[in-house]
Amino acid sequence: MAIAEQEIPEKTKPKPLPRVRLELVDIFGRMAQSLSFPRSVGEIYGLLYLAPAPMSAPEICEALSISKGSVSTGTRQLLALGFLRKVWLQEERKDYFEAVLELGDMVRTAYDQIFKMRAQNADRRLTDVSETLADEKGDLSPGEYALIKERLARLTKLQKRAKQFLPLLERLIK
Amino acid sequence: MAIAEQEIPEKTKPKPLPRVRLELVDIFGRMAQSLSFPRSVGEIYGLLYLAPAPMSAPEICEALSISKGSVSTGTRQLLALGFLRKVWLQEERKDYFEAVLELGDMVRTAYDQIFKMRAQNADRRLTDVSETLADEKGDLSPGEYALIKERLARLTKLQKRAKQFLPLLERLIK
DNA sequence: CGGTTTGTTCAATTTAAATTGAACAAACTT
DNA sequence: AAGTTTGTTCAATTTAAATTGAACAAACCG
Repeated sequence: MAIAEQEIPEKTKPKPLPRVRLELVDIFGRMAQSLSFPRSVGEIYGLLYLAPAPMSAPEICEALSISKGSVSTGTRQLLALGFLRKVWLQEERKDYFEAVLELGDMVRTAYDQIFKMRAQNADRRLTDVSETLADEKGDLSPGEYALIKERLARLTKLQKRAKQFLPLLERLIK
Repeated sequence: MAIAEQEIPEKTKPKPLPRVRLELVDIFGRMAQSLSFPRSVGEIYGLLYLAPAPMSAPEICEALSISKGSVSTGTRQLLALGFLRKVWLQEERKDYFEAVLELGDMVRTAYDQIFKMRAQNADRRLTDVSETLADEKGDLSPGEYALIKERLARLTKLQKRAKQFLPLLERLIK
């Protein structure tokens, strides 16, 4: 039986990606995972990194076969980290995205957002513990108290060293 | 109704941990998670960091209320990373563990094990992609080929910079 | 206006990882 | 030898996170 020719609507253009691009998508996907980001986030960046032109959300959706939702949240994260730029193309209504290629800058951004916050947190938590120790002084044997005090002091010292170290690292990165 | 006094076997000694120690367990647990290690691994280290004496696996089990299995695999990982030491206590049959307090050294170890391996992998993968590009040269428009080539070159350059940077970082840490 | 496209949000689902607990082996005790 | 205790391994379960897809809002079009 003969099958009627489907009439193909104009938008059936999405040509498949070249292998190079697929490979880079995969690489960035894995890299993202190993840095504990969602794989999809890495894939989006990998896709855009080798894109000849900015891409719209629906195009990204299609190219990576992931859902609208994932593209929406993924691009939001990447924008926040400075890995992507929004581009308004001609009179189009859609948002277009392009990769920020200056990875050095991005590392710095990520550094600011992640490490500094962590350092702060660690700071706060450590002083909390020291307070708890003070509260409990009465309940502990003198020996145990001394031991714990010494070890917490060690941690505090280490943390201070780390703090001094961070700006240095920062300068190196820039 | 009167309840018969349970006769308590001799081993009912496990006194509860002081709050300080519980807090540090929690802190290290969270820290481990944020570095994408299992929380239990961090908890074990946190427990031992403030322990007045080396602890056996069953004691760790009990103190953290986690399973034998988790303790076994957790201590294995920590030993491998150099965060714990095994201690043979007197004539005891059990293994005892104590925390390695020199965190600086451990950072170095972790650095060696994790970052260097990653650098290598990234290296290999990137050259693979470049090969793919060479294979595909014929299938791509000259414009797209040039664009992709340029961007891959960028990545390679970045990677080289990162590589030069690592030994420097290493020296700083030591 | 009703219809289409784009993009966000969130509850439901899927997927991946950690944790448990049971089965086992090894080292000792009585 | 039979019975404990310790520690490992691995299949089953639990838990946490990512992903989907459906419901919705906003911007445009005829």
